[in-house]
Amino acid sequence: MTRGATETRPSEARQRLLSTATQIFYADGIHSVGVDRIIADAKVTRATFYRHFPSKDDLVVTYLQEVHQMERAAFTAAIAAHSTAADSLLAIAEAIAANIRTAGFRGCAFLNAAAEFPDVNHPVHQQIIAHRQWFLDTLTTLMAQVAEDSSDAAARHFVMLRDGAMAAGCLFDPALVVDTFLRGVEGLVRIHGQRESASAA
Amino acid sequence: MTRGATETRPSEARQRLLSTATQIFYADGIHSVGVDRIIADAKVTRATFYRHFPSKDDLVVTYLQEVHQMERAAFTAAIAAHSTAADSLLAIAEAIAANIRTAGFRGCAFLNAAAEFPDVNHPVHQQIIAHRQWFLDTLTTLMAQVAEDSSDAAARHFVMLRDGAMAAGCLFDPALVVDTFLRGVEGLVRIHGQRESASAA
DNA sequence: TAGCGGGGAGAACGTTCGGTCTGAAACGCT
DNA sequence: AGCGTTTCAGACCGAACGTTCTCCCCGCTA
Repeated sequence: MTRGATETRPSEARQRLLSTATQIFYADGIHSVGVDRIIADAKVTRATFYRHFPSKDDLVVTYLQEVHQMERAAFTAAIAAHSTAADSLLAIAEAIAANIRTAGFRGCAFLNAAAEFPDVNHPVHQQIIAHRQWFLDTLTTLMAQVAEDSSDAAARHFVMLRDGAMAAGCLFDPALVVDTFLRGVEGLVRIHGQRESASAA
Repeated sequence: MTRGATETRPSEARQRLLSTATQIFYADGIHSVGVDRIIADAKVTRATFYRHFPSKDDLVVTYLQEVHQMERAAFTAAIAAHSTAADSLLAIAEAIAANIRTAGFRGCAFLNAAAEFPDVNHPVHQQIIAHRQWFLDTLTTLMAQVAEDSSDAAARHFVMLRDGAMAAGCLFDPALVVDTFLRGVEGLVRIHGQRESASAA
């Protein structure tokens, strides 16, 4: 126990707090869980919590940033593992599908948060908008390599399928949702790829 | 003021309470608005509220039933106004699009509620499931008249596009969301219609 | 060894939550 | 007139909310 010296700097308690909050907020929602439960599960006292986070809202923002980083990492890895943009898009779709199939899947953390924070000026809402913009931009860039002329519409179509799949994934049979989603994405990539090769010919 | 005689029977206060709750819950979420605000906006006292609704949860369930009835009425009208199933499907899509374009659009009341009530056994959650099942069944019936062999998959695809459009409608430019949605539905109906006529030939 | 300071512990703050209770006006009905 | 229901008005409850407070321990440097 006396080894801890340099690794204490990012604060072990803070990390415990954040990972606990991430689990609970995602599983049970945000407004319906209080600070009490989070600090109890993280085995931390109130004062410690408020030393690391100015308010509960700040914790929520940090929670969404955490999820954003994880998704970003997963998608970057999926893109890096494939040589063509079409393969990358299908890999991203497969990553989303795998997420939906996960036990304890509770939908998109950002869409769920948006339902609880309608105020557009609220920091949490802006975090959601920023995440979605990043996601759309990433897809648009990839789509541009598959179908240059219709990349915007194709990327929006992809996002729409994803949003629907993420929303329904915990309200319907996940297997059927994933099936519908993957078929939709495959059709999307195929059609736009065909259109591109046709216009290039 | 002495004209009121027979229309008081379904309780004017109760109706005022319900319509107020419908507006507020949809606009601002459920957990973040208290009973105090609803009774204040409805100009009703606490005792009156608890005379008509055993608890806040009951009001939430009734709120969702109210929205369900409105959607049901709108879709039934859209279906009745067209002779072919394909036209009915497009009319339903247009009704959804019109909803998204509405000022003050805040997404799907049921998807938003699902984000706040993750517990599957909760009456509110079951109300959501029931509504979605009705919606899917309605679409499946219509799709069966367009593409008999693939009606299930086509209906699920339609629902997925709708869910995505409803979720994104208040997070992106509604015009672009509606555009993407309608293109998707048109493609869906066209493709399944073609497949049907091809297999029939 | 003395002293400093950040992090942890836990009591306590005032407010708001959902929900109950009393008591008295205002109404429709027979 | 008399009855029953509905509504109003508001005090009240215990619990939970987000937040702040003081105290103390522990590892650091001088």
